[in-house]
Amino acid sequence: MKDARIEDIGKYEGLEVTLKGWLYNLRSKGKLHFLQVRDGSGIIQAVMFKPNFDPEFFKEVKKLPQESSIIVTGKVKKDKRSALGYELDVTGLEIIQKSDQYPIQPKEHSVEFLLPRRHLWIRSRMQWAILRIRAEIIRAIRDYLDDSGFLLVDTPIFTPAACEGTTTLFETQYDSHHKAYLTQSGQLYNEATIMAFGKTYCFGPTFRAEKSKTRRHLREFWMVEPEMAYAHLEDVIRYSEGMIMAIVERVLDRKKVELEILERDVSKLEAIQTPFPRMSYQDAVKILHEKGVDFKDGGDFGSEDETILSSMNHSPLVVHRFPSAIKAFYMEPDPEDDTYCLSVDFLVPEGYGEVIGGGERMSDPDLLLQRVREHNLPEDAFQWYIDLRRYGSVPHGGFGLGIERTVAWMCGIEHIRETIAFPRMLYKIYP
RNA sequence: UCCUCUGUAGCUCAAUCGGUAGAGCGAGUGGCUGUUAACCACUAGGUUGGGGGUUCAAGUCCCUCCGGGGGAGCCA
Repeated sequence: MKDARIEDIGKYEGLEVTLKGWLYNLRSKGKLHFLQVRDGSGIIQAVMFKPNFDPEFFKEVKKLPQESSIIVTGKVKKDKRSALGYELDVTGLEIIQKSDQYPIQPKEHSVEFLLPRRHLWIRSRMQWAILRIRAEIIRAIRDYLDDSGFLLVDTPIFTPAACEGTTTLFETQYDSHHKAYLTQSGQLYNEATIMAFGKTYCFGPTFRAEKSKTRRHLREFWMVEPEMAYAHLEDVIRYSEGMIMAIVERVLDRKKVELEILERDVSKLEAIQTPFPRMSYQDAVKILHEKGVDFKDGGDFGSEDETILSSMNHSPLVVHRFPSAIKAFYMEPDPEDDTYCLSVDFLVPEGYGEVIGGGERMSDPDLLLQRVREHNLPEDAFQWYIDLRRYGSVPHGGFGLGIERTVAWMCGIEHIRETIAFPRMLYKIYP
């Protein structure tokens, strides 16, 4: 008898296998029990026929609560009536534990009810599908970068000072002499590692202590941040585009079952193609004004502006050369007009907003020092960063992609809180 | 901090003009050989978020506090 996983149950057609899992749902019809069994890799229907079992035991199974842990043995049969294509003709069933009455039913629940039960909620079909797509997206990103010659170099979570000074940071007491702040970005460190390795990326959690309470914000979220030496804005855009395409293609190719569970309109994803449409910040402002949007030139786009711009195309929209005033201090000025900088945002369709932000970094030490002072940043803390421009400075750039927003977009779900196993949100930290 | 919606059974929701609190799911008991959120019958389940007010009468109207959702601000 073979231990099998539901994921590749097709390989065992006609054979008797053992599945170790949990009872997802149970329907009973007189002499038949239909058990929906999940094992983490999928859900299969297991059928018990009364004459094959001890009558007392058969009765006991009918009363098994949802999520009871069970080990099921049976013969794998092809069956057109099953969504999976196969079902299990049960020959043996071992009850490992009878669950207590399980709070989450296979039906609609409110977020208020589900969020405090996130540790159980992740067992549900849709959550299972989302988190599997997330894992595939992460694999696609790492494969893409590894295959393109980027080296993974991890950057610290504890940082001595604000990466960019302005945003709200989570403060911790690091030791008796120092406070430390949870990182908002590994980028500044990436700028050091590229000078050692050429092309690098960091991949990890980042923290923002803003009081944002929207469907696009989490307090703890994951970012992948590639950075390249000897690179210009055009290289940044090219790799960003390549990475998004790699993600889209991989998910469409390997996550069909999950997309179907989520009822994702895949035609929206299939329509994405390179090159992505591009426009400068100034052109974007013109378009907003033509559409009658009350937008102040020089300001940052609000979520509604982003939605208007990004829904003009199937593919993500590349907006470049934002005003220096609304971007980070380290952005390289546009040689054509230094009120703008060589920055870029990727706005994805369907209202998911900015998924990538990046640009070319400043390479001149004097100008960088000037910017640090203009922004009232602690000069001492940035000494090492300025050093990078003193010892063999080169044009360089990179970008950051937010994992959760990307997952939400791929899955077509409303809120990014479902794209991570245990979301950290304002006023919510349980479980 | 502001705007807006919302709070009724374990869960998801209903309750007309202010007139005795209702259904489905879940739970319990029984039935059924192909169910797909199975179905059928019966049973239990309520301080309508808390406090105050108006009224003969409040789930419903008013005030207030608390909780929750969405958004704005904020957010490379």
